[in-house]
Amino acid sequence: MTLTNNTFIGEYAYALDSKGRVNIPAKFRQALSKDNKNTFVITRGMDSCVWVYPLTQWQKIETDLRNLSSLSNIHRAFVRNTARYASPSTYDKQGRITLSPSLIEYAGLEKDVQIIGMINKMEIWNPIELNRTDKQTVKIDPAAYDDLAEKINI
Amino acid sequence: MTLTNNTFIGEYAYALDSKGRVNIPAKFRQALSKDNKNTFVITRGMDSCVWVYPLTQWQKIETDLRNLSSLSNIHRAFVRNTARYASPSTYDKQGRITLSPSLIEYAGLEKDVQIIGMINKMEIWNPIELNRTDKQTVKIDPAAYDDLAEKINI
DNA sequence: TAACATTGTGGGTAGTTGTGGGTAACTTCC
DNA sequence: GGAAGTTACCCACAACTACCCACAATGTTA
Repeated sequence: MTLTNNTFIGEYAYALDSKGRVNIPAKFRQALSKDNKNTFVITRGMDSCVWVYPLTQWQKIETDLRNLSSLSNIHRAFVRNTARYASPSTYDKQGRITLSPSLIEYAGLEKDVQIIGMINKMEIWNPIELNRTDKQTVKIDPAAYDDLAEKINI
Repeated sequence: MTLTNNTFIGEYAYALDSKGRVNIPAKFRQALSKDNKNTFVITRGMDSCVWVYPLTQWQKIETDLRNLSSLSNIHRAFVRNTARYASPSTYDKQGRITLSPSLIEYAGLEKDVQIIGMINKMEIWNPIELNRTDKQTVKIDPAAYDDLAEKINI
């Protein structure tokens, strides 16, 4: 069963093997449109996790970045930080991508990892770290959170 | 007799089998429009129950989520919490969907389950839990009911 | 009331999916 | 130019899932 193109939902538990490979959930691979050429762009997430974009989605981001002027300090820093850690990765015949040691270290990944569908991308987490972030996040601003839920009419 | 498209009312008692499958009431299936492709998206409810959306209904939510930027802490958390527990499920030839062990645990489902039409989605409950929630809710705030009365001309 | 159709429940099986490891090609460094 | 290390591709297996068939219970029609 195929859902909306290039849209990812759900949560999956996988293992990082000794070569730094993780499986991309079969449902996510099926959701990919052809023009992604079995390729993702992986980079540092804003929380301590890895972000995995389908190629075409990443290209949209590149377009947006292109439009930011380097005259602005903030823009310059943002473009730099976004671009520098990103790298493309094509999945193998078994549906796995390889994560660089530097990314694995950044996200604090160990053997067990949790993969989360984030609509236009996916996140790879160390389950322990995810749990910790969860608890903190809820506290941040419950009112703003409820506000969102109401707007989106879940 | 066909009801309004994609609208669910009524209450049904079913059994969860050993493989985690539940029947979707025949009337609910008949109410589904074709573009749902016999597929639902199931996720955690706000009470301890499972929410079941018709595919097209869920896609509206996806569109809203897609417009939230991951640069905002709150938005990111909201997308994550909404998307991560959701998963698509196409019903089989007998009209059943499969619930994941994690969802079954979340809603505390056992053998007997209660399925309730909630207009734009349905809820799956453990009857005992449903009963308990019922009793608590009524007590909460009679004034809130008066408030609603103005919005809805029942 | 009998025959039939529909609906809900149970279980078997073939195909898919996740994981581990092997080998060949390529890169890098001496 | 050769050796060591790294990367990418391939094969194999075990676990799981989705699909299929069968049957019982209920409802419907003649």
